[in-house]
Amino acid sequence: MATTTAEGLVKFFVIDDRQVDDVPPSYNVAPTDPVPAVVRYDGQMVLTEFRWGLVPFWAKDRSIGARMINARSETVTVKKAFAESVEQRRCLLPADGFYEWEKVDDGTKRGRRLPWFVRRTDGNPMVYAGIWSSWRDRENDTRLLTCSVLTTSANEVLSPIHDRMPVVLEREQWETWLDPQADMGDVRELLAPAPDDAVERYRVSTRVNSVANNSPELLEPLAEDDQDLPASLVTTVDTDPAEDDAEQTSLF
DNA sequence: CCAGACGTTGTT
DNA sequence: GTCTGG
DNA sequence: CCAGACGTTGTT
DNA sequence: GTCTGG
Repeated sequence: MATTTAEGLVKFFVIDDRQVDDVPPSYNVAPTDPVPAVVRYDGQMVLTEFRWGLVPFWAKDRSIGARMINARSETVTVKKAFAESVEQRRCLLPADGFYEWEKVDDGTKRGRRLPWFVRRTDGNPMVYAGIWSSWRDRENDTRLLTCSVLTTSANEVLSPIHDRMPVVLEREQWETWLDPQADMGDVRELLAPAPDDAVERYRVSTRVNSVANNSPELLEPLAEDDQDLPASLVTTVDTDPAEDDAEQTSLF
């Protein structure tokens, strides 16, 4: 998953003492990396930063977090590791989009892993439904704030390559998701696959397969000749210069 | 998520 | 195959 | 009662 | 901390 927050989104946030450009962009976010997050604090939306991979408060050490990167929305309220967070500590996790790997059978054990980039069709950043937790590090008596992305079944855009996708919240849903007083029935209704026309995908280079690579070039569409897949599956990418400018200014 | 590593005591 | 590190 | 898990994705 | 399995 790639992350970086866009100006268009930040306008709607009240920023705490953290400056927007204190959160460095990442084009290849790995588990345990810091990610920007929005929580409700004093009734307002506040931009902060969490470590990706939820560490429950009862964990003996932080190592469990590297694998608690997602929480299934279908079961999140009944899983001990997540139940308290989804009821009391919901957050928004903004990003330009995410990578998803398509497994292609090439006769080897692992198979070929072909990465796609998925983003919104309307040019806005994606805002995932997230949950967070605060874990006390006994070694130095500090707090480690961590988060997970809720997942749901894939929509028609994703299902050819993967059966799951993150829960993408629309602007009118943010407030309910963040409201700790919200009715849990209303909250759970938000946990649905994104509408098919809200997202698009295009192939990117397998350079993204290594987290050592992390630069804006990772977001560049693979040339159609290199896509190695039927054209019918490939989103046509608008290379209009104005679009490029828009993407540039959206990053911080 | 992917890439890369994966192993030590005592030799039954 | 599974775990760890990034 | 205590011990052990507490998670997802994908299972090439 | 709390739940499940034994």
